[in-house]
Amino acid sequence: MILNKQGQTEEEFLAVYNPDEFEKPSVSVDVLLFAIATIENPDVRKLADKKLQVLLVQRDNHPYIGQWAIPGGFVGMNENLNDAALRELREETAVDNVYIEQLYTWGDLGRDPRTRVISTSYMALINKNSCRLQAGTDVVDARWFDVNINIIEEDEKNEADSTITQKVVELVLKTQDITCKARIKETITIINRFTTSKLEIIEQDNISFDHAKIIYYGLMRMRNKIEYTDIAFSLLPNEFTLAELQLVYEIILGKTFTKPNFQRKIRNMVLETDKFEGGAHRPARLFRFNKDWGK
Amino acid sequence: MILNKQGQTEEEFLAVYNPDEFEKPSVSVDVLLFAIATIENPDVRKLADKKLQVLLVQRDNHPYIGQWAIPGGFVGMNENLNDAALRELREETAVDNVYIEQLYTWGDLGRDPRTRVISTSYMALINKNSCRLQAGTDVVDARWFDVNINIIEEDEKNEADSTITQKVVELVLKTQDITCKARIKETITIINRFTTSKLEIIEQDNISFDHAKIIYYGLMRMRNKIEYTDIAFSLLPNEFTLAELQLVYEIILGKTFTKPNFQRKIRNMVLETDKFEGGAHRPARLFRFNKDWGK
DNA sequence: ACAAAAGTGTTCCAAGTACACCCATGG
DNA sequence: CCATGGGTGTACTTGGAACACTTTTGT
Repeated sequence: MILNKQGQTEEEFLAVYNPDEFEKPSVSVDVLLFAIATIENPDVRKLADKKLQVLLVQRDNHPYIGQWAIPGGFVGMNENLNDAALRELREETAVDNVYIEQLYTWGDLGRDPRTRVISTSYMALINKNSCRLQAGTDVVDARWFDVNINIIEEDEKNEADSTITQKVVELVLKTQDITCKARIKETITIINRFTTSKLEIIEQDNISFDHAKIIYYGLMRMRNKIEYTDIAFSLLPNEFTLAELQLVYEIILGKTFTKPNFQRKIRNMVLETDKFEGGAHRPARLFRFNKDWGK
Repeated sequence: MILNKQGQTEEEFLAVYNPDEFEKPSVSVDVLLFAIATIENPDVRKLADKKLQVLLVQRDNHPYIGQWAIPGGFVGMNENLNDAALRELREETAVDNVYIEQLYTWGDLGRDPRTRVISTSYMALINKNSCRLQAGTDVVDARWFDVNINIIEEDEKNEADSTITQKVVELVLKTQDITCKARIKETITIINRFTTSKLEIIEQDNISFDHAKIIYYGLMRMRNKIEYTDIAFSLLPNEFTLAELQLVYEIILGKTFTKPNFQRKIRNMVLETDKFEGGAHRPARLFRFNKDWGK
């Protein structure tokens, strides 16, 4: 039986431990929900287009009342943090299959005008066909917003042992009738051999809290991870054509590939099926994910 | 002036907002501090060896009294989360240069027997020569532990549309006279095209809370990031020989390279100096980090 | 027949891997 | 002079990038 400096056993210590001795911040989780929307082309002879979308909910109370926010809420005292994220996800959509990962924990002072809130953000990637929005279960209005990012300005200060890169990007989120906008400044500083990076919102419109930063951070994470993981497949149905897969890569990376190069890039990650999907032209072979691609 | 459903303006709402309506978890930060130790070889003709080390502190109160833990503490109500991590770092070491990044936020119930604690872990990489331990400023005893991981067991269940990989690893942390051990089970599940992974501690000795999991998670993050970032250089002084750099890569990745292949791998990341470091043999050229390697 | 999309082949270059080899130093 | 480590060259393979080309379909 080990005693502490106050001469208490562990049982005694725990019995008198007062968790409320110090003031505590509030803790919330936010779930960034991304999906790919398929936009059928009116001209049947042309291929359907795709867009990246994010799910936002409209705030029905102060602060930022009427503006749009990433779905989220406070963490219950008796639920795991990850479970809180899954709960938030299920409150928005009835999903059978999801990819979900923890993104980042945001803990700056003043990010919420109500009180000190530390918020852990998660990112979920879903296939829009295999899920439906929980229509009006809550009072909240949830909508899918098309995601666009434009680089506004890029600037680099290069000195002998430091490089400071600043980039201003504009994040534009749109539904048919609603637009949210934000300008975010990303600063990457290399001093000697140490790199640090920072995100700041320099202006925003119709989007709540620091959520523009979170969305941008999620987009960058996707962009990184699509290069060395299989997250792209979470955004597609079980079976897909190579053209669809290519579009997903192009949308997330914001660049285009040529067909042969792309197909060799992802060759090992897919398996042929003997099914075909007929368009107005030569039918495309359907492929499925090869879970053993890494071996 | 927008009113909410209760007819309040934003000012009115904020004035009556009660952050303590619901019980809140405690929030802490932990800072995993890694460094490379140089172990001079008694035989002057042989090269100095290197080891990866992690800094742990001895707990001086319940729970886990006397056992070892990652340095950390509760987040102040008036400090940013990142600042809290930097404060914890400075409480342990006087460092001029560090690489620090947020790792993960751990929020399972029961991870701390005192109360519900959600903990954000950071990972810092330092060069041991350019910092000194804050000797006895606090009552806490801090020590550098050699880090070793051994794979105990690896098992894969492969079915048509799922693969479950389970790996049991043993984490051994050692100083001259202290040893901490833990066995961790890592489960990676691929069902259809969705991957999830999970860490569990299956047994532990002399190491507190779920900290073994955090250390293992940090090691895996380093292993990933050393492949596509320049974090290795944070662990070395400004000028270093290629053999030193190679050892750092080998220690973190747990595998060896041949000299010519390694040198081509990192060719673009380093710049020659005209300095040499004389050993008992042909002097080795010193190199420095090339901050423009990515361009 | 032709537009639109599916799908293949060829060449070039960069990077990883596996070798074999020479150079410099001090004990 | 030789053990030990520093440093270089060559050949093979793999994966990405650029480009030109054939095939299949519905309208």
